[in-house]
Amino acid sequence: MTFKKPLLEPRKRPTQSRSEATFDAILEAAARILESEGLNSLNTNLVAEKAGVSIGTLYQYFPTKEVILAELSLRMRRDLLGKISAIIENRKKDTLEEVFNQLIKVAIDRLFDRPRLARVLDYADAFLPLYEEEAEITRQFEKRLTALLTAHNIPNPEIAGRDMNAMARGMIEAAAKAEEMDREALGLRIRHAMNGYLSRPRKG
Amino acid sequence: MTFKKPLLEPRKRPTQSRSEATFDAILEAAARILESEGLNSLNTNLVAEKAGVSIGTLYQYFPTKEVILAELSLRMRRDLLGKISAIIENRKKDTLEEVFNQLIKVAIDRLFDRPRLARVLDYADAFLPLYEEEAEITRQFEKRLTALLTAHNIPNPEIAGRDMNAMARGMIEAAAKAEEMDREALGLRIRHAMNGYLSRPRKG
Amino acid sequence: MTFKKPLLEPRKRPTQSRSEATFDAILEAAARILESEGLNSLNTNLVAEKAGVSIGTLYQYFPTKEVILAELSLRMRRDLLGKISAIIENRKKDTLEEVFNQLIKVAIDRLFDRPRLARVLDYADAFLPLYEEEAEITRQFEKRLTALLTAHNIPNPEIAGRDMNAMARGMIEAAAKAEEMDREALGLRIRHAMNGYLSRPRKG
Amino acid sequence: MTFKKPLLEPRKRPTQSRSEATFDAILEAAARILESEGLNSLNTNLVAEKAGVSIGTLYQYFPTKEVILAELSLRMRRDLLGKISAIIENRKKDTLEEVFNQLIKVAIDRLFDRPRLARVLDYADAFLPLYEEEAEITRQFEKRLTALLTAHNIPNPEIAGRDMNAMARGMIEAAAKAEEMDREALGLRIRHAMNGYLSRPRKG
DNA sequence: GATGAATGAGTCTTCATTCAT
DNA sequence: GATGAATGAAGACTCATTCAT
Repeated sequence: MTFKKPLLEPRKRPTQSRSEATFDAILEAAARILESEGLNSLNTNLVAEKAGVSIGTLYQYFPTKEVILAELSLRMRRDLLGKISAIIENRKKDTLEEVFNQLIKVAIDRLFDRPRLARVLDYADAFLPLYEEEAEITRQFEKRLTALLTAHNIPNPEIAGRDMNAMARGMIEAAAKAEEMDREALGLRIRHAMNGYLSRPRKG
Repeated sequence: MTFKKPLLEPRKRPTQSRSEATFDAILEAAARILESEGLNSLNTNLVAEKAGVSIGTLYQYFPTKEVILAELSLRMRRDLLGKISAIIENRKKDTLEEVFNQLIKVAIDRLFDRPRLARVLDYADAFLPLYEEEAEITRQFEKRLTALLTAHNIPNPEIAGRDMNAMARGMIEAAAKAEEMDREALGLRIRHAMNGYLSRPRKG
Repeated sequence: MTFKKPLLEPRKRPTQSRSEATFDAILEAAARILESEGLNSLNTNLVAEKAGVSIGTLYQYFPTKEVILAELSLRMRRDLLGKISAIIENRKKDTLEEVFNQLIKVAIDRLFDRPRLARVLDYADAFLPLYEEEAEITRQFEKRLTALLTAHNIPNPEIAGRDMNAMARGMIEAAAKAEEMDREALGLRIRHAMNGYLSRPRKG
Repeated sequence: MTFKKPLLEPRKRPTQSRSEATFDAILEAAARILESEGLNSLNTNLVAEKAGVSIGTLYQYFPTKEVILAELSLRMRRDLLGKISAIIENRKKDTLEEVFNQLIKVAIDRLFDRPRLARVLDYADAFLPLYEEEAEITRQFEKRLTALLTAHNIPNPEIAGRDMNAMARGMIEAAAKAEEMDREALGLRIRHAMNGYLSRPRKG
């Protein structure tokens, strides 16, 4: 009769350990479904079932199906940004190559960990309204990357950042899809591509 | 998204021009919906409506919803492969750089044309069973790319092909998403990345 | 994912006789449920079942449950206003008493016809957003009643109209609830109450 | 709205003042929800929240949701009957008009106090099984009204009582809905209607 | 061939109620 | 006694697909 507003947040964040286990179980169940079946097969009944909770319980924590996706996506990004921030902060004295070395390692590990999940969430983000915190995290990431490149005198740092991010992500995803195992070798190839990219003759 | 009868083909391929117009109208309507709303919002009733035909007519041409997607995906790939094949065939004498130059141009044009559509179909392909002809086209493409690289003495040509394809695709998509307009500049950046990649010190 | 706007109208009004029968069957089924079970028991599955159609069919015609209620309510009001308008128009030369005589007759007939239905819809109107056409019909009714009273020099015609309407309605409902059968006698009592009301000493 | 166990009573009547406060808080929260949102939006979780108690506590006092409604309804009726009984008892020597004067005043005050609440409870009573005590109170009220009218030689006293009750109630509700403020004027109009009603030529 | 009314399995979501802590 | 996490039956609504006209 009345319209609920789209809540951008879980209905309640768990405070006790029982709740927390339930909350996490729901997210993990959703993640597994996304990995094996994709977005289209994600339905709340299935999530609840795989999480071993009742459908009612699921809705105590998540007001809509989308919030589950948003929370999952948020966690992944938060996790990545945390690691990347740490690398950039701790390695300010290092050469750009060394910093990239680290960043690529982290990115490979993250995407190899659950490549299909990353892919689905990435797709979902494109068609779902981005939740504010998530958008913020994305902006932060871009800002830091730009700052890093600027500090190393890379021209057009925004575009360069975007390009290298896209490049790395594309190669990692393709490798993961092809079930390539050797992360070292992959990292090496990415670094070469990046070096080539960075050493390009400056436009004017 | 799961199949009842895995009919790999439209019920009938249009032979007369009136039919053909209907057939195409349905595909185009589906494409537009995918671009603006994404996979989740693609439904046959809406497609029929936007195509200006009745739902009954739609089902005369396409036995299931998935076949619409498959046909759309197939057309895109067939289109791209056709162009790429032509380039590779016609430029056998050219330097690798010149061939790549052309390939990148084609890829940029294709993806800039309907970037969201390309993205959605790509995602759909990952979770839908690939139709035989489509899988075949993909294999063909990979084979030709490998052959090209082999002919130019690139080591690990399969992997290199995959990497460069992924790299280019990632950069183009990111640029399209950011609504970058200058295709020339984008092509240049991709070429530099590729050159860097190819000039990497050989492993051993 | 996206929010549907509250449609104030049936999704489609029937044009062919098959549709019309379905449309009416749904409304009639809803009316019967409201009469026997009340608003709380009105659910779309039950309505569809009693109407002998599938749930899908119901939703082809009515986008939400509320629209069924609104349409029912609208029909009742439209029906009553039509009759009342005719009386007021055709009896302009008559005494007020004679006009009231007629109006009371119509009101009794309407409310005795389906008293519980009238009651439920009245209640629903109080808590549901009034649909524009319905609000308009109500305003029309009040306007005409006021005009009638004004033409007969009744002071405070708006208030008098409201009072007499409420009075009549209250008495008719109570009589219907008590299963009183003699409509003549009831009409007589209402007329006396109204005469008493109208013959009151004017304030000042 | 259907009953599992037709417990006609709250689980426990509060004896200590702390309990009583909780009991009352629950009822008051329910009343406020009924006023602002109507029957459909009354749900136990919301009641508990607005009452500032846990859902568990609510169920310690009220075994089902219906009992909350029943208790609320009962209180209102008990309250009114008490006042009306007192008037009838204390004014046995007065003229009928004077007694009515008082009764109307009380009725107006009651209904103007919380008109929407009165309306909702009235509606609920029509579709909920009447709890025995409440039915008894209603019978008592009718009996006393009939006795009063009989004592004053009004013919058909049951029907007359019903009519006048309905009339008054209808007018008061309509006035409350229209947010009429002047209770004196309203009372006067009701009295005139009643006088007209009572002074009607006797049938035969 | 085309139409569009009809179907019903499938999903999302709510809310009365229970019960372990 | 109080709490609030958990339950699951029930109800709103969608959409792929069929089939009578």
